[in-house]
Amino acid sequence: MPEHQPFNQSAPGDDLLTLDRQMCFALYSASLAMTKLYKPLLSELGLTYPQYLVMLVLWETDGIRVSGLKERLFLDYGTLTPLVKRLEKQGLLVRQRSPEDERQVIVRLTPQGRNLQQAAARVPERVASASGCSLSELDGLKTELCALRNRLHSHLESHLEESA
Amino acid sequence: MPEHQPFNQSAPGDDLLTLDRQMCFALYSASLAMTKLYKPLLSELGLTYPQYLVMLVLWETDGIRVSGLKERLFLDYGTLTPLVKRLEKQGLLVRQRSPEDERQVIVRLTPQGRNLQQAAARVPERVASASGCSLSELDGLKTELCALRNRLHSHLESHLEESA
DNA sequence: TTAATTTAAATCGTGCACAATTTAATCGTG
DNA sequence: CACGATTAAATTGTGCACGATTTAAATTAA
Repeated sequence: MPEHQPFNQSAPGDDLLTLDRQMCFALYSASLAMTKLYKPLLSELGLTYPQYLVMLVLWETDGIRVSGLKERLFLDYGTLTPLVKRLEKQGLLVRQRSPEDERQVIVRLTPQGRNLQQAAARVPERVASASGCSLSELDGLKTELCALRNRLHSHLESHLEESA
Repeated sequence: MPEHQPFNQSAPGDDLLTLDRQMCFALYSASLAMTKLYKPLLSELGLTYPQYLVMLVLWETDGIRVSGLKERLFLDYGTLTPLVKRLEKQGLLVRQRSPEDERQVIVRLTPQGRNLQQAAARVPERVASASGCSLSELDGLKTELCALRNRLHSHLESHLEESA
């Protein structure tokens, strides 16, 4: 009897505890589906989706530090270090310690890494058409998602003093 | 044409190729941030986020097959098989082959698995308050994201005839 | 100027995601 | 019945994500 549970004392919360009521699941499943959409396009470039994000940052800001990628992409060193090493092995970038501060690692595009931008230029339009959304639809959703992410991020940052 | 880039032949696509213009990155980073928000709440229950999703399905539909989880969660066997085995090892469910069709695996909650629903009942409200969004905001976003995911999904399904 | 602290990055271990392959049960046709 | 085809699930291998720990360089304070 999944329907009508009148005056069931344990029910008021249960209602909210279904898969299709979860915003988080919509977000999660949409994100995975989007990554799948990118996969064949990016594999033509020899990139995975997170690698593509790193390349996007580098095409905008070459010579950035790993901590810069961390800030920009909201990923941590445990994710970025091996990822960047794989891109280095592919010859798209080089990693070099900063001479001023040997703790820092500077990431620089190689000529191949820079050239790849031309090949990547058509990815956004191909994705937009495949996603069946108008650009303005995508843009509106993007704005809302960034706002959500930023709120979550500041909440997460303000709540990491549990270790004190 | 927000920037006016006059007659630069290689430029028309470049503009779109920046991180902050990518809806996909907003989606991806928001999804990761949301998972981080859930993490401490779910670890009180001994669950990871994908495990929580499986439990949500089971609380709605106990005795479902692994293929049912696959359909419902848009995940494949390579993800689900080990995940469900971990939940079994925790004693939250049991896996048993269907007597009618030995290929199928039926997943059933144990009493512990069913009891966990009470403890999980407060998760949605705690997440909503931590995310700093009104319920209607979240619900609107949820609807848009589901629509996007469904469009992506049908697109992906209609394009897997590449192997033919 | 050492000693304590902080910081940037790397390392390690666990758990997803998913493509590709494999295994085993069922079905369909002759 | 047989036997090729289909199907459900498992397995394998690669690449994220991320918490926790470690390493080593730089900063600060004593």
